[in-house]
Amino acid sequence: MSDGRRPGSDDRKRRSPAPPGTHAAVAVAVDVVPFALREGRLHAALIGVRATEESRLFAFPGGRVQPEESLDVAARRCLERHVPSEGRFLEQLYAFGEPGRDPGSRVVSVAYLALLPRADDADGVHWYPCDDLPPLAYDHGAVADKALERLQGKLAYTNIAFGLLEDGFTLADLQRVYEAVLGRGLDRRNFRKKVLALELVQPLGRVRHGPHRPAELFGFTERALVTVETLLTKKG
Amino acid sequence: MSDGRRPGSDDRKRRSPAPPGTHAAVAVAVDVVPFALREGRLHAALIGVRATEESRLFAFPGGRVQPEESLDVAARRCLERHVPSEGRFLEQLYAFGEPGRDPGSRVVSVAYLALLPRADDADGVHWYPCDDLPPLAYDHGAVADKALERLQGKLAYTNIAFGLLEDGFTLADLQRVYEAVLGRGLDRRNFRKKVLALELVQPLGRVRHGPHRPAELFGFTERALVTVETLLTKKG
DNA sequence: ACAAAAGTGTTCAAAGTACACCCATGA
DNA sequence: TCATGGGTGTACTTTGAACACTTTTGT
Repeated sequence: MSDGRRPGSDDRKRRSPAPPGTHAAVAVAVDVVPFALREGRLHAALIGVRATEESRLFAFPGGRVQPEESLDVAARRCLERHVPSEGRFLEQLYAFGEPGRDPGSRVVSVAYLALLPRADDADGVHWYPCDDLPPLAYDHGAVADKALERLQGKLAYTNIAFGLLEDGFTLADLQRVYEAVLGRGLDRRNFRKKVLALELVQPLGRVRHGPHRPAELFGFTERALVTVETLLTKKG
Repeated sequence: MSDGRRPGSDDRKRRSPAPPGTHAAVAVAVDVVPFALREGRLHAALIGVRATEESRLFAFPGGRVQPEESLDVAARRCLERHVPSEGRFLEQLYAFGEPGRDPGSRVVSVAYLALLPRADDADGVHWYPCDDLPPLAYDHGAVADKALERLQGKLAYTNIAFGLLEDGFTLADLQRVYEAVLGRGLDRRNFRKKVLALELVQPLGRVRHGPHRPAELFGFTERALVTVETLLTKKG
């Protein structure tokens, strides 16, 4: 995640207009950063938004918060409208509210982090590797940075990885998830030792076959966010 | 921090009304949780709000976000309107947006954590010990919980304590801050060792006198938030 | 038989934890 | 001289980090 700037000129109205009969001084929206793994790399889902000029911009799925829905519900709605795969994890990230972040109208946006077990294709959804995102609209560069930072942080002391992986993975699969998100390699033996000692995962009693020794398959012990002692320091 | 519930009935309009001519579906406010130490205990600043019934409720300082101000600026404005002592630290906590959290109108409130070096008295401000808060309006019980949790967490791996202490403190003073916030005792020798090894503080070359051996005075090396290795695990 | 990934233990270094005594001063 | 809090060091335990070889299978 690099591009943290908001692009200069982008003057069309943002997503759904304000409800008729209102001229809200400050509107509330949610934006969801959906992460998933594809080909062993961490990707984020983006929606194309057409800038007035030639430039093509992308933004995370989002929209106005409806009068009767909570922020969490709004985030889930916006996620599911665009991204089919069921979200395993959804957590509030940060509220972005600089005047001018959304040119032309004042919008405070509450950003969410979503984790999906797969990066399924769908109409209008574009999956990009997190380390090579296209130009982003609004302040979504900063949103992306915050999301990755949060995910990396929680990887070290929670079981958050369950959001990115279906049960029936090998320990090597799990390690690859960690390595993809953190962007660095981990020692296989130490990683296995810690993950097993913390009882983060449990063996399913099945194996996966391939042109090599079969690998034992595991599932997460708990599929809600759990804080553990310390899973990672510098190597894991 | 205990009371996490929002009280049942509280039907007057909240703080400043919506700007004239608007019926905003969702309004945006900020709420600031100001923490400071008083007599060695962590206190929070609250404003009395008069419930329609007999019950007296309290709420954290807050207010609507103005069209041209950022969330951070709105938070600082609301803090300074009520609490005189200059805030050393102000950080966004979480956005609370359940429908019904503010009876009668839909308000999404972005909560902030503020740290002050002193708990100065001022008109309308009431300082309460964090472990003995009065009944709180809205969902401010949950806000208080989140604020304390954040402060306790960051104490363990940042220099956030600078927000609660003026330069010219003894290491014993600093340790008392940690103990007050965490609610548990720390080993003096190990605490000194870590704080000094991390160069969190630096000696000022002055001492404080009392009916005992003089104590060396210290100041924070850095007065912006800095992340350090690991300051606390179980004892510090 | 070979390639490819799975699985496993030990050693060393660093950090955390527990703990007790002397010091300097003001009253 | 005594009461009060300030200041210091060491031994032990736990945790982290580095590291290489054997196993099992499919082709």
